[in-house]
Amino acid sequence: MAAADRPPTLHDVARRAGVHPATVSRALSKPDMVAAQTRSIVLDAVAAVGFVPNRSARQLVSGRTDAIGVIVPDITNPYFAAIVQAIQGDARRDDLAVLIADTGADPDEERRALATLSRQVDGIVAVTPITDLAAATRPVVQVNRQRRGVVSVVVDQEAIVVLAIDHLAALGHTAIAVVRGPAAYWSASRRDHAIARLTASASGAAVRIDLLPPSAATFEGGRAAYEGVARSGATAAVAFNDLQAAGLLVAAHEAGRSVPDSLSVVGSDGLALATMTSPPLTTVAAPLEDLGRTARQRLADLLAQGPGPTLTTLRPHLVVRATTAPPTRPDRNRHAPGESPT
Amino acid sequence: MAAADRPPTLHDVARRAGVHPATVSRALSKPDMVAAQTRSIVLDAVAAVGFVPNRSARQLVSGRTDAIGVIVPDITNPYFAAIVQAIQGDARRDDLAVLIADTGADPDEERRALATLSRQVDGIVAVTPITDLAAATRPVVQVNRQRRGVVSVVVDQEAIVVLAIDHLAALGHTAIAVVRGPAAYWSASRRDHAIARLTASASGAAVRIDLLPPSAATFEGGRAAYEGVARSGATAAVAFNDLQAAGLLVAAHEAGRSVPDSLSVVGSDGLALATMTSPPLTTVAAPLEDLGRTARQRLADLLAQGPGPTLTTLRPHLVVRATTAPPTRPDRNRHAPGESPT
DNA sequence: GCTCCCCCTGCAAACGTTTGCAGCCGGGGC
DNA sequence: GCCCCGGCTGCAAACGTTTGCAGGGGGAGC
Repeated sequence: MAAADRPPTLHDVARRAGVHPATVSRALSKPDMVAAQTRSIVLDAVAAVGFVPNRSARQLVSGRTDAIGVIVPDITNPYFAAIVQAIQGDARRDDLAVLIADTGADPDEERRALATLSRQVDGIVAVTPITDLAAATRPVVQVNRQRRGVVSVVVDQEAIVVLAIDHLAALGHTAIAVVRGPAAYWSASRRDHAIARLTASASGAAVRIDLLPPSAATFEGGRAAYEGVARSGATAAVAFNDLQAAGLLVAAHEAGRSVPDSLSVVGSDGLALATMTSPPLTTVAAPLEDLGRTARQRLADLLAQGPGPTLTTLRPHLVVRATTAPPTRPDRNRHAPGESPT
Repeated sequence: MAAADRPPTLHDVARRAGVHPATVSRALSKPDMVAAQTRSIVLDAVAAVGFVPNRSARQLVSGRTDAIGVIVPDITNPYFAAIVQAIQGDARRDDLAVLIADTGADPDEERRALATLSRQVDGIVAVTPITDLAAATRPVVQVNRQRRGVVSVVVDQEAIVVLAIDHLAALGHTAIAVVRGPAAYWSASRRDHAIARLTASASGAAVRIDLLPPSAATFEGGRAAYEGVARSGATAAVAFNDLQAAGLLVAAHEAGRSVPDSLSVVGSDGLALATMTSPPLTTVAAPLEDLGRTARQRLADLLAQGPGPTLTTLRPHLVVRATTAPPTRPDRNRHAPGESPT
């Protein structure tokens, strides 16, 4: 048969199957509305002509787009990239298109992205710590930020600090410096609270925690934060994330302070980067893939059934590598270069 | 006026402006087909009711989607993420949606993505070293792979090796190990050729180049490659990319070989990672943002005017940091170099 | 002053689905 | 044996644009 020049339509299939186009449509999208026999005839015809529904036409009448949008502040940051990857993988499996918007963490841009995407997708997952959701006209699930009325998927920030502090305490550290994240971050404020609670508790009383001023959640931020760590006299530091931790590591190295012998460092996020530092970074890994998949799932639920449980909290886990060790006495002879570690 | 519950359509605007819907359509998409006065009336009405064209309807009749697709093997790799970011930024400016597909470097998945995206976008940029473009039914521009018949944007692989080797040679190195990338990569084979050419040339004759077997373009790949570097007796190594270089760095450290004193290392890509290694990595930076923007531009040209110039080659540049220095001679009497390299 | 043309605008037909409605047919209850 | 009901399928009206075609009006050329 001479195949038409244009892609086959519902009508082509219908003609071949000897049914009405509407029946073809139903056989595909509401299978149990059509008799089994008819359905199989239709399906054969669909396969025979290689029919694939036209998305625009479907969208136009149904209003659905079969697409979701993802908003991130910086796709170049592996933390966000990993989440996007997970969302994308699952979405592809369901034949959902994924539109992406990188906002550079600019609030205006975020608003614009929210508005633009709203008109092109069924729903949006916003993976960004600071968002004004007002511009959205579609369901949104937010990752790593909790707010009343919006369904969100977050990682347990309290668990992060507990995991880090407990690990350090178990090693024998009694003076721990915590470098804080940018004040605007939801996660940063949660951690501050967690620390406050911890300090007040019995187990927390055993260690002295020095809360350092907020530093950028970047390599440079960590580098700059080292001075505060040094000044605090702590034998261990917990960074806001792995990037910061990496910065801390090189700053310590440059200052001639060896890790983990003279200073223990624990990061947070569990990026690939953490395996590449030297020494490899002990870190509290966030369940990045799970975060993405869950967010995607919550969005699907939200679209299908309307608002459901509004908060999902995922647990991080500790990955012990080589930047943490029992403290050594803070004696003054830190000038001794000594042999190479290991 | 009571705004309708649904978003305003062309008809709403037309009614308000006292013209025919077709005129509104033209005023928006082909402005010079309508009289200036009419146009301004229409535009006022558009603004007044807050009209935004319905993309599905537009798509359905025009066939255009105002979207482009981007295919990457691994969005988690900052190299690809940076390119995506650049594409996305420019596209957003032109009100183009960006669909993303992460294939995990799986050829089947690539084919599938190509086919799926083809039905949802106007054109595709494929940022992946190994692609079978047959499944695409839309214009494609390919990044970092050159092939007859497809318009591609690449970075000058020969320049990369020349930049690296020349830098090392200028420092005084005469034995250089270069660790190769995976054989399937276009860029890897281009570099092999470039090295062959270089070796044959006059300037290349001054240095001995040890071509190491292909290693994965990863941190682990680099780490594993160190043994070969050591065995080669070279005083400098050039890695296939920054990830490899980072691996090389820690392997060298673990082997007790200091960088750059005893071994110089140069990477390639210019990722943020390169600033975080210790010491900070000297690397040949690829113009990542430019790569993305150019690819996007070529795609736009391709869509607007059909096949144009088929190959665009972008130049990398050397970023000297702290992993390269003049060679020392461990077996001989060490002469202190009186001058510092520039 | 008339004609011819060119701008501009209106008209209506697509584009390919989905979906409410109605009709047909067969079976089961009485 | 009749009626009613329910399961399937056909019918046609949307959905909101774009665009070829035609027509009207005004200006310029003669």
